[in-house]
Amino acid sequence: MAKQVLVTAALPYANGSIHLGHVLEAVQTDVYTRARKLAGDDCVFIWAADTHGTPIELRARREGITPEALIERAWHEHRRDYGDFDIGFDIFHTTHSDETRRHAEAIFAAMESRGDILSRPVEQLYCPHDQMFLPDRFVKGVCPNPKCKSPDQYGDSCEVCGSTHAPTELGDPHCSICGTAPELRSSTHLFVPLARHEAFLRQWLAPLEQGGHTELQASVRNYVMEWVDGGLRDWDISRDPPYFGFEIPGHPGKFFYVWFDAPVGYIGATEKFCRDRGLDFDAYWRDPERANTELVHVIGKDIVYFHCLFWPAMLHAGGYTTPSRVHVHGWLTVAGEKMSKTRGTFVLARTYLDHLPADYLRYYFASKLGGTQDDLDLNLEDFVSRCNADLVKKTANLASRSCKFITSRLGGTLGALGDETAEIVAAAQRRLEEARVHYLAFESGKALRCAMQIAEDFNLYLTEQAPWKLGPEQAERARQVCSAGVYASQVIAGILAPVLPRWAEKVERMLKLPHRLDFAHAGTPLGAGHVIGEYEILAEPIDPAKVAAIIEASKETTPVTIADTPAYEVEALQPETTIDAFAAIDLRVAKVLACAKVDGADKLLQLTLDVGPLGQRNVFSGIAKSYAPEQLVGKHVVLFANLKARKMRFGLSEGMILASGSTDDAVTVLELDGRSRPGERVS
RNA sequence: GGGCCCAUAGCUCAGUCGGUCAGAGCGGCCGGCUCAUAACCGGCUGGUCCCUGGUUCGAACCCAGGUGGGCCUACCA
Repeated sequence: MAKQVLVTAALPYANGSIHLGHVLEAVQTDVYTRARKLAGDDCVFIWAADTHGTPIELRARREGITPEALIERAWHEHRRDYGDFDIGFDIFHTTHSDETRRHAEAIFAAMESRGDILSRPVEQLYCPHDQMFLPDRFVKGVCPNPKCKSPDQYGDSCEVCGSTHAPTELGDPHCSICGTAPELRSSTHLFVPLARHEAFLRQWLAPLEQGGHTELQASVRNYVMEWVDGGLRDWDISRDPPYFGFEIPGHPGKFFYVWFDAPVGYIGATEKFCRDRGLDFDAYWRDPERANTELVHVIGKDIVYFHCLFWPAMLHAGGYTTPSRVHVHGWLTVAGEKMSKTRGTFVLARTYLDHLPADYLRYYFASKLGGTQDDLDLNLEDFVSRCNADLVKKTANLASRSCKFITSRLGGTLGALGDETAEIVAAAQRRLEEARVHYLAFESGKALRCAMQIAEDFNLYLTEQAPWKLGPEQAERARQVCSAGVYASQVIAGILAPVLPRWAEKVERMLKLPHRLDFAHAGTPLGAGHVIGEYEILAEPIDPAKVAAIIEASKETTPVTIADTPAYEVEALQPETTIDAFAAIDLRVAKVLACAKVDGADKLLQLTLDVGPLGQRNVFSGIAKSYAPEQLVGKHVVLFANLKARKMRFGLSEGMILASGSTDDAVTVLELDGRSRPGERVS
């Protein structure tokens, strides 16, 4: 008996909107699931929102709403956006559910009863004002690297010099929420000694050919084995309040770390799904030998660690079904780079949908997805040309020319396929089968190439046979030729179906197919005498202006980073004035040639500035509390150049550089980028 | 600092076991066609297979070292 298949995608975090990177994973999972369904498998796509943890807690606090209200809002938004991308999940549940709580507790209880839970104190920074322990990312301070000393760096690593450190090493640490200096406090935490599961994990991770039971990409297996071979460390699974999550039974005041209960959301969502549909939950998740069930997780490369070590160990300990396959994909880049809000390449799912139909992006992603965890680039020109070439010029047009010829000139009735088509028909059927195999290996790019090859064969056939040149006496021959084009469009739609379900539905409708376009039926020709319906537009060319509009809209919408009400005060605005007042002030680009501390002065830096054709200037600036001298060397700054020179105790200051900041230790110097030229006027 | 992964034509990517492996699609140029959504067909164009060295009769492929990029990590993995 065929196994029932349960597929999941990573659970989107309920703290913010989904972007095209989320869509990439959703599309990959959806295409795989649809392909399996169309291949006749009993397959479900189980999904949920990931709702716990400090970021949710803090965001809710900042917005002045409850975490429950926040995740409720995100749940609706996510379900709608994914739905509009035609993601065919069978359920979209939430980890903040009774089902998930019960299963998380059951796994914890099973681990605890086996002695798999240790407890010991942990020293951590605590904010007395916010009354909470601070995760690394919520502590900011001066980079402890003596060569760097950059201010305002996170507790785990420095974005300026790239070094990493513990939050306790930061100079002048402060809570990133309220600014208070944190103190070191001790708290008891619960740990899972992962090393006790090493034997199981080694077996679980073994390649199929070595008696393993799990399909993993070789690169992923290598990566995970590094951790196993390097010695598995204890995993801290508890957090202190305030923490939005589940309190740990028997450990009052301790909450499950979000990564403990998040994947349990897969189980909780399945239970809800089974109850709603009257299905047997145990058949899915209480099948440790995987006699009935195939469990497939699709994830991004950043969370391999959780899904290939902690998760199988948890499931094993709790007596649940363990994953049959973990498929890992890379990141989405846009225009060759990480998504960037300032470049407008941080595109929200909704922003895309405001301008273009989901199908194009689904096709583009699917056409570039393979079995590797390489990053995938959304190249905007390539996106337009690929969709237009493949979907419109090649494929939709083949259907259009074939169908319209038959409906407009030949009464809509198909003929038998000619003997001379035997070869390309057989090739089409072979490619349909190849595509099915590719889809089931997560190779949708190769699967779609099969469809394009069919289109190429039959477009050529039509051109060679030139039915439009045949006279009325050869109408039956023309009917035969065009029927081949109709047949090709049917098979192609069968291959496209997992990626473009709406396309497949249109073809089913307009060809009046007796069966669904699944892999079993898509290759069967309609017989002579079958009457087809009117052609429906399958795809229209993408207007590149729409793509530009998406980028433009992404530039506009994202900088609206939910403006927090500022907690500081600024000077009142000066009285209104005219441009003339500004013209009197001559601002110039200046490059910092040298910069040094001034002996005998706490606040002063002495800068030597290159003002291009205007020569060099010596300027004293009261920014020493905010800048190390070497931070400024080479930078292009703005110089108030016609300011009367001023004698100071340490020498003559020939101008003033522009900076913001009301206190000496919080000054930001205006910097221009390298395109500016020293000496040029700033206006 | 350590680990895993990636680098092939202007663009996006295939290249299995070392031996027709210098490929496809798109783009560009030239020509043909007109049923079809200015779509379709043919021909041509195009590469230091990231670099250096090694193994081999033979390397895009195996090994070593670089360079550039992605991800993870450095006592809450």
